[in-house]
Amino acid sequence: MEKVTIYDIAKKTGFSVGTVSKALNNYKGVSEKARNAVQLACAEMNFTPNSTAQTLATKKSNLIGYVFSETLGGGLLHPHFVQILQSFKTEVEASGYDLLLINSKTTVDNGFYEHCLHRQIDGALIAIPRTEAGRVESLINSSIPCVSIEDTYSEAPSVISDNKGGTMQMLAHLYSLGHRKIAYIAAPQDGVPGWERYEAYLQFMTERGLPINENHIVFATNYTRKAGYTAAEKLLGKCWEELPTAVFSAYDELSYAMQDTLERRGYRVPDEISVAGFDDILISQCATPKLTTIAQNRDAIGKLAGQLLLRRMDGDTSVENIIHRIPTSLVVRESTRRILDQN
Amino acid sequence: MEKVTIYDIAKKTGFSVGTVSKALNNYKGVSEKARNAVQLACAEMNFTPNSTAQTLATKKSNLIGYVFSETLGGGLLHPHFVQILQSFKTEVEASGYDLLLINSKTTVDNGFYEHCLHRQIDGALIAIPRTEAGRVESLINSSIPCVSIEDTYSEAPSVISDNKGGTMQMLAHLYSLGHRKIAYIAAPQDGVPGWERYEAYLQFMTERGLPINENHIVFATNYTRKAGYTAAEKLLGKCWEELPTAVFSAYDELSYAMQDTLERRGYRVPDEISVAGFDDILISQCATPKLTTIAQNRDAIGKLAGQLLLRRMDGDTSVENIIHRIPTSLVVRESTRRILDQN
DNA sequence: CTGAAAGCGCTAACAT
DNA sequence: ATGTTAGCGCTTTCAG
Repeated sequence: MEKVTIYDIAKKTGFSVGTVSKALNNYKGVSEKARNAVQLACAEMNFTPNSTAQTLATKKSNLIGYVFSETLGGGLLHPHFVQILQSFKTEVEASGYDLLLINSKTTVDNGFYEHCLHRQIDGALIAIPRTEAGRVESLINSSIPCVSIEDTYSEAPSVISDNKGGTMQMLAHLYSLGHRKIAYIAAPQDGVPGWERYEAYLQFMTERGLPINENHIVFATNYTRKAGYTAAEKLLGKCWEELPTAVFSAYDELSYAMQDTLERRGYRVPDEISVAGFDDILISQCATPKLTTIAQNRDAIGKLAGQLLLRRMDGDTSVENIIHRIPTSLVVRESTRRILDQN
Repeated sequence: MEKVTIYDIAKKTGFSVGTVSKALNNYKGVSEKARNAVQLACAEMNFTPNSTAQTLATKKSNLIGYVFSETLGGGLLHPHFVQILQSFKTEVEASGYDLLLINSKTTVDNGFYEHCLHRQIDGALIAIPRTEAGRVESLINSSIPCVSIEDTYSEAPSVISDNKGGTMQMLAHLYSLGHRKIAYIAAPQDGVPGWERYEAYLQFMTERGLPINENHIVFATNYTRKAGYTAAEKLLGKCWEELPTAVFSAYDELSYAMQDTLERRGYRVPDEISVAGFDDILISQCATPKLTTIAQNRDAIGKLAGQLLLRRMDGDTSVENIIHRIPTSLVVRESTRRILDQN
């Protein structure tokens, strides 16, 4: 009973494979009698259709590829993407799709597009940073439906947090607490999140007529805590003459490092200096004091990405290659507070 | 240039599809001339073999299923499994396998085995807790090679941390610091990790001649922080007459909640009471004070699981259905300290 | 060394 | 309503 095919159940029921196939796929021209006989036989023989054969015959695999990069510590290990993926998965598997992990790190000679073609996937969720845009170019320009979440591409719809809005939310929060000297630890300027957040900072400061102090801006080399410590040291080395009253970072890990560095140097957070982050990753709730940050709605991102991809795969041509912005939300915890004395 | 098959390159080169196939698969009986012609044509026409057709013909999909459950907040969202999966993936993709996510939460009528059969996977990595053992029974008993990581099954090799050893490591550490009244917050007794850690605690206490105090033992209902707070309250409610000098939990989240609860009640950790955890998840480094815990070697687990599965899929019959224990390591941070005054 | 042809399991015309 | 048959793209005997 290892491999039972529709031929087996055709033989058992006395009907032809064609009829069996039709019955199995709920086609119209099949008698009640045949349908029942087929169902019974399938149950008895424990028949499971072979998706490989189905795919070969129909050119539909019911497979969605999750195309991602493992550089930047991204990929599966980054909770941000995993959470989006989870939500995406829930959305698409309700329509019968399975998820295939595709990151041809090893298959050097073959790119993402070839890999996708090879596996006959019906669509792809792409999480590739701009720095590796070249790797997904052929895929995005192919006829395989795609949706992007990590970065934005003009050839596919993308779903991404409202980085600008989120940055503005936090800055408005700090401003309302009386902060005017707001330092900024920027994320690396190698992709949309880093760019947009930094630009929003500059815009906010300009709009409110606050001076943009070069000594209050520093760039982290990546999104790790280690880079955060380096950036924190650098910032403190630059701004000791005129300390900011608040430090806002483009990513929670950077804020965490900043917070820790400040405490070690004897500054009290938030009494002497406020610290704010972006992302609301798990550690922000565990930090001491708990970090005020901007939360991304990852479930919404995954869900919308799933819906868009499903529509594309269904041939819905009304899905445009535009950027969908998912609103963020301000999470006020303990690392920010009203400024006490202004000098 | 959308779909190029070996027929196309056969036509272009003038050779037959058989020869083309042989050349592509590096078979013996193919002339240098034919081989070169085929390679050239493939490159020019951007040929990518169709894995679906290959699978149908060879019955080998080069697909490995990651079979997991989404209950218990497990699945992709649990960093523990994701890290193991990452390591596993690195191991198997070096051999040309792709990973397919399989968790038939939605496909209620079809179980894991049917799902795997449907997709023709070559092997499966199973992360299913004992509480759902029935769902993987048919899969594990089938001819599909399997390796288990979340729980142990007698029908497949499993790779799992040395829970007993780890528990003993921590208890020995606490003992060496002078602790004798060691309370224990057990994980739910619904699976191997929970069982083994709890049993090891009992064994250690017995071996060292320490009394097993019912008021110093409490069971968490699950692995979440919330359950941890409940357990912490329960423990403090039971043991106020005779406080333990140390509290050891079967999981870091539980320890985190314990630590937080103690601080809120005015106890200083570790000065008045030591707290220890198990797992070394991310938050343990962020807790205040940083948590002393037992680290699991997830990379080693994933790697070994991958190696075992590869061997099984290669038909290596020397791979036994045994439990492979991966050593843990004691990570001493700031939440445990030598006991000061013994009464 | 190369070509022809059968077959993998299923679907989808096309007949009947 | 049911049966027949030709593919889907590739591998693999088996001849030549």
